[in-house]
Amino acid sequence: MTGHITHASHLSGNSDRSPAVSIRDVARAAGVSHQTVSRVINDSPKVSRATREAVLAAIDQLGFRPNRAARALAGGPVQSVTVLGSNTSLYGFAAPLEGVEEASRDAGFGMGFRALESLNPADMRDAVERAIEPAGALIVIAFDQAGAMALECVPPEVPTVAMIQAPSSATLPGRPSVWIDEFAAAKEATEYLLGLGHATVHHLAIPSWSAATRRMEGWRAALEQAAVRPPNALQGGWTAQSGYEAGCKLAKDSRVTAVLAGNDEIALGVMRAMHEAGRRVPDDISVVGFDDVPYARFFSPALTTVRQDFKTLGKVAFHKLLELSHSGRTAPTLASPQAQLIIRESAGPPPRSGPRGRQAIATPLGTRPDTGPNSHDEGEENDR
Amino acid sequence: MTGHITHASHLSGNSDRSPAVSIRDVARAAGVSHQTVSRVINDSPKVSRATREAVLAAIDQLGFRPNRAARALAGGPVQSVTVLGSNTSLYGFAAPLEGVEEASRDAGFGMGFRALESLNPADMRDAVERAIEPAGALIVIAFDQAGAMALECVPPEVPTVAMIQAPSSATLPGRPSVWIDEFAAAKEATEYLLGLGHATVHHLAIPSWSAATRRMEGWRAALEQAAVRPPNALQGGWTAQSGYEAGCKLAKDSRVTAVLAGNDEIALGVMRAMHEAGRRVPDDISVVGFDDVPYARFFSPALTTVRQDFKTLGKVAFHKLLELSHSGRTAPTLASPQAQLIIRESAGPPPRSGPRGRQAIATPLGTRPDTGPNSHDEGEENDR
DNA sequence: CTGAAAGCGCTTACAG
DNA sequence: CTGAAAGCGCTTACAG
Repeated sequence: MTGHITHASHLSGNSDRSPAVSIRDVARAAGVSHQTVSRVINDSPKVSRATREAVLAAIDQLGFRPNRAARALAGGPVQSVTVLGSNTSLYGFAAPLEGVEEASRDAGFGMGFRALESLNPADMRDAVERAIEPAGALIVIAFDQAGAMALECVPPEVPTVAMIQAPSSATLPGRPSVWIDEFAAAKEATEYLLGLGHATVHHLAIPSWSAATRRMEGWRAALEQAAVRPPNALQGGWTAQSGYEAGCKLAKDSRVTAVLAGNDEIALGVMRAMHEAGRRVPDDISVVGFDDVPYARFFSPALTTVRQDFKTLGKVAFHKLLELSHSGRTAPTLASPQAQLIIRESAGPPPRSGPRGRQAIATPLGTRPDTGPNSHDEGEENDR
Repeated sequence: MTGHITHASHLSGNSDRSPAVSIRDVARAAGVSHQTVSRVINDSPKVSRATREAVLAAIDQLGFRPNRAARALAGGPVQSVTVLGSNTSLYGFAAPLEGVEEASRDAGFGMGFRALESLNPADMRDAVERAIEPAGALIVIAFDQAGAMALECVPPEVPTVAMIQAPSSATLPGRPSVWIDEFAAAKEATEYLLGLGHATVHHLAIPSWSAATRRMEGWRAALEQAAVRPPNALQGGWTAQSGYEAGCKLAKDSRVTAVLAGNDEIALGVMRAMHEAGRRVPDDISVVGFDDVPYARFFSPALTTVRQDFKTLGKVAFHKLLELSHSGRTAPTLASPQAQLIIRESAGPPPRSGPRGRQAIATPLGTRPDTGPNSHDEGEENDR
């Protein structure tokens, strides 16, 4: 009646039709009991090769697909994850999500998503519970405070992997976690700027509730190694707006000639602020971003930035989760692909520190020159 | 019993503990049968006010939350959607997703996401089936070909709402669908450009497998109304890269002085191409985008563009789905919030058609001047 | 308006 | 290695 949508039928290119084929149909077709079918689809070792193959054949022929709800209800293995995160439109949040989606799809898992909107503890707990219920497993994007808070609300017995900002020093997280350690890349980017002749490099940090981010440490390390006293890092938000606001302040200080932005959107905001203030990038001021969003190379000037492979991070997180649910436990933490400095156009020598034109500069170790849109990317440019 | 050292762990500010409270627990607490509890949580009218309230109280006190898997198995109403789409990083795809997420959360629905990666028919059918299985209902982002193909694979009995490109002419879709009709805004944007003095306006279209998009029709209508013969619209992809490639061609033709890009990323690519070709925006060439991505106002020049409220579109899609599952059927189609021209800096008079400085121009009806980052947005700038 | 029954499709012990 | 049993938490008819 009415209302609800008990769907039935539809189905597959192959043979059958309607009401969906169940484990019992397969059993009948294969001449075994439905328990045996269950064993086969759960990779139980206690099935003879012969029966297994017969069952597999029947499954294939009938187009059987196990019912996730039933499996979950009966206490079967986790078959889906929900990703919990406070943002979807920021590249640094969307790209990992893509990675999780892809990996989960490959593994036959369902993937849900739930946004974190409130920092209120009660709401947070509620959001977490609602996220756990349908999936049984969680991946939380804990780059920001909301994510970190959510993580704390997750009961210990729920299989959970966190994506976090690289932990500074020895503060390893209690939960299985994955991250990209941008210490080296931040250091390299800063060294690159210093190598260009800048007296110092200012840092516009992304939000962090811990003392410092690894990228901040890398930045600081490079400065200290060069015997320059690190200026105060500016704390802001994640967005271009935030970078713009900070940039407006920075623009007034003629001593700042180089800024390492916490991400590409912030870098864009800074460049805009500089533009408005009449300071040219890179002639008057150099700007380096973080992330390498797909459109960063199309800025004018094309953005020099630290590429981070967030998609892979997402995949790693998922595989970590898989491991966690199979072997019960997993190494507590794990570092992911390295970040990588991509040199384009937004950084150059400081004003009147040398000739105006492009000057040859030693490319720092491990960097990869890439001068804008012409040089096609190696990767899959998801451009349909 | 013996040591109850079950220490705190998660869970609700309220009372209970562990193994999850079931419908039967609630029934016991309320002194009714579990069926009655079921009726209450399903808003059955056949429950007396008194019992309903007793049950509700018990639910509240125990912190009961119905088990989605069990409900689904037992043939209860749909409680989750999965969104099917080919992309996550494009704003035009990510923003609607956000809208769906929010609306589904408010409605107590779960939300899954599944990406479309292959255009191969068999893969497509498979992807659709996998998406249907766990949720029972679908929202497909059918702005592109992949989405459109997926839509065709969905069995008719599955509650489904499509987000589509505004259908041109009378080709209304067979499925319940939602869209943003950018005809008027595209026409307005084109008129704006024409009003600035451009002899014609070139259009760089987003991909479309139907004859023409509504925005293309709007563009064409404006030209025809001004008695100028529409140039061929250039067909490309969705990305900045694609805009860049087209822009490189356009840059060589000195007759093109104004281009209406299919989206903001394309516009960015075009601007980059012009920059490389030594053509200044907006002095030598005007560029107008589509979408108003959050960072468009931070470009230099800030991008004049047509804002589309994709998030609302997502919400509308979800509510449409809700309606579909409640009242069985729904109006076959529905148009969403209007698109709106946002005037910033990337368009101006054509070269030597007038004075070089800013000239006063009559603001077209319904437009909203917005000169870059300084003017804060009215909306919620999800900037934590 | 409210119980007792039966079953959704699966899985985990338990006997062979 | 393979069945028969019991049950996961809910819902939909079916009797009161």
